[in-house]
Amino acid sequence: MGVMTETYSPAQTVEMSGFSLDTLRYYERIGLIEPVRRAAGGHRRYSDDDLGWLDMLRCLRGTGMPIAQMHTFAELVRDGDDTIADRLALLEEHDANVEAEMTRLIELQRKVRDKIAYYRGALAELPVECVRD
Amino acid sequence: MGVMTETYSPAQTVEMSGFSLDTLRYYERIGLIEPVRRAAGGHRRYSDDDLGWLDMLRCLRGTGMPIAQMHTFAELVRDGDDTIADRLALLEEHDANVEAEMTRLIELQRKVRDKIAYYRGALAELPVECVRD
DNA sequence: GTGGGATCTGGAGCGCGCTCCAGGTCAAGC
DNA sequence: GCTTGACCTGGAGCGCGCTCCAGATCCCAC
Repeated sequence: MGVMTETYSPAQTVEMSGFSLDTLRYYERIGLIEPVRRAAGGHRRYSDDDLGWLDMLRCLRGTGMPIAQMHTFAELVRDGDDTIADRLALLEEHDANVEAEMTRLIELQRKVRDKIAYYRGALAELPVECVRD
Repeated sequence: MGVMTETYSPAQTVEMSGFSLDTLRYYERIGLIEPVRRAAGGHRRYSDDDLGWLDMLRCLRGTGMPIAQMHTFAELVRDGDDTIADRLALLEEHDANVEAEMTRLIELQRKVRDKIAYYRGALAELPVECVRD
């Protein structure tokens, strides 16, 4: 009795991965995902491995990695274990980019909040003529 | 002797605002910036006020506000002082969005770093066969 | 007054990342 | 068997935010 590997329909995969059906097919088309196993009739059956990889893509995409770079990463994964150092380097660089982006965001958010504070002040100062009754 | 208000050429404004020349003109075209004062020959002369507004746009745009919403904000500004509460509300909502975005980023960055840690481990475990000399 | 760089205008084009569509096939319930 | 809905493929379309281009004008230095 071999271990039965779970498989998932496209609809289930949409549900579980958070990607749209079109995006799943798109990613497969452009080679971000290896060709997905098919059931007899040609319908896709995603594996747990596929789901894991999709989760990886979600992390990378969700942190702003461009598709071209995800593609590079996918190729490294495909090329086997002796690309691990390269993958690590790529992820570390990405992590640095994310960090920089967050720093930038924090900086600008601070300025937005200054503006908010300014408007709060302005609002407190001039309601003299606003309420009439 | 009236106070001479400074004005800036397009090139200077590019330099100071961080927006490209094309973007400056684009923003003006779509109404994100009020029509900029012109010198005799038709060349733009940006004012300190313009610069201030551009800085505002840079904050909003840089924190991911869509142009449509910046447009809404610009209209509120144009409509005068009794829109201050609305502007405040808009900025506060935006601030909340930025906050949510940062939370999302932090969460995903954590996962990316987990992957990095995983690869570091993998790298430490299998270099047995890698170095041969 | 002439050359060369900055600027002007209106409009077309582009890069990214999907998203949608048409026209057909597959699969499960009645 | 038939219906209905999920799924298939290849390719076109789109929304956003710029970016580029052509052809003309302006302005400053020499």
